[in-house]
Amino acid sequence: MAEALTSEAILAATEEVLRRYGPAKATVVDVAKALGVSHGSVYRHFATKAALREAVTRRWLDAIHEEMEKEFDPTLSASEMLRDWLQRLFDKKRLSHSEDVELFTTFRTLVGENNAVVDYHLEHLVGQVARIIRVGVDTREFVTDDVERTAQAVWDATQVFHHPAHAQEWGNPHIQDAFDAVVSLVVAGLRYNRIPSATGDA
Amino acid sequence: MAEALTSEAILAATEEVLRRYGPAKATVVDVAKALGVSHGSVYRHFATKAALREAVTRRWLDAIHEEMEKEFDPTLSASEMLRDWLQRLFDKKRLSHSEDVELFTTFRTLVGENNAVVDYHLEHLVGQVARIIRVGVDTREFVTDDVERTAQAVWDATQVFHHPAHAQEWGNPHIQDAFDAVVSLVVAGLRYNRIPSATGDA
DNA sequence: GGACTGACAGATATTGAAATCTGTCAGTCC
DNA sequence: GGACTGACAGATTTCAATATCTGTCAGTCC
Repeated sequence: MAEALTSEAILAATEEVLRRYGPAKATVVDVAKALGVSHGSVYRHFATKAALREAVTRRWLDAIHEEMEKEFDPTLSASEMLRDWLQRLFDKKRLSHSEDVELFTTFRTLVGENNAVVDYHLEHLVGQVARIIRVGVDTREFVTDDVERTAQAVWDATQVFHHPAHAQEWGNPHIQDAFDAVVSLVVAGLRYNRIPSATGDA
Repeated sequence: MAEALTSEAILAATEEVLRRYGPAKATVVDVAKALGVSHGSVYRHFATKAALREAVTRRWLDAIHEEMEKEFDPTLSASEMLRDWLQRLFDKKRLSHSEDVELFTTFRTLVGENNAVVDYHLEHLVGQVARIIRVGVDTREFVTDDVERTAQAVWDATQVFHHPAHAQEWGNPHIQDAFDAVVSLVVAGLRYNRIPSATGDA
């Protein structure tokens, strides 16, 4: 009966099971049950439970990347673009934390495990920040002698608003105000920011 | 025999027990045993185990406050003062994380519980940042229309370097470089930072 | 013959009975 | 008479037996 079991179907079912039971309770057997197959079949597509969990997370993160990219508005100034980008990322994280608690918890667990998927996610996002900063440098709006390093600094300075460890603070009613204050400070810094490079500069 | 049992002696013993067994294993009975008294006596000085744990943490945090204040160098410019202050705080946190793992874990637990002692700690430290910023504003080195709010923003932007949730990242060899980059960005921001106030401004 | 099953070994999680801990307080001791 | 003890009730933790889960693979079934 029915079509062959695909990796995609397994991922969708896993996401559903994760949402229902949470990362601590969700088992491979549950996923197989949801699909009406034996759990051995799942192992035909994913070598280990960890690999499966990782694939789900990657799918989820890829969706975020795509949205972040898609919603880019190139008519804005670099400052506005950066502020908008950070705001959108913050909104997305906040939303998925309140709406998708279980998946978010899975994600947090993976961050804690210092997983490769997370590294890739971070690199990708910091890369997007770098792109915006490069625009700002080109238009003389921002000053910096090391775009990559500055992008990382912007990322680090805004950790409270996207690192899952701070998720509980996102419910605070003053959080948007704190966000605005930090972003303003950072954007002001980009307007004249000569970070002495790690190896020293002339 | 010997002197009467003092709160101070109990706190010292508790700290020792916490260091030896860690917050998960340390019991009030252990503390009493270390002091050679019955655990009922400990309850004469501290109403609950939580109150005892809180008092130890407060003692520990007070020591940090005092040191931070003591090492203040008033001959520096505001930028240098801020950079120095943040660096000293970071060094202290990093050190106590690597040397005093058990106490640090207790502290992290309390932060997670969103305890009042922690609020007091944060307010105190953000207050010190505000003081430095005020110096900068007075000397025309910094520009801001809301010192308190900006101090909080500086604090939030440097969370990665003092929030215990990020402690595992402090072992990374590039962390000092990341710290320098963020602090430079923040200090640059303070030189010309007009945060639109929450209620809007002209 | 390739997708799938299901029984299996070892690893991990659950459970409930026993042990320990927290917090109280009547009573001891200087 | 005030600092301290120690036995106690209820809450929490530990531990070991039991159940479930992960990952493998020989075998079934279109």
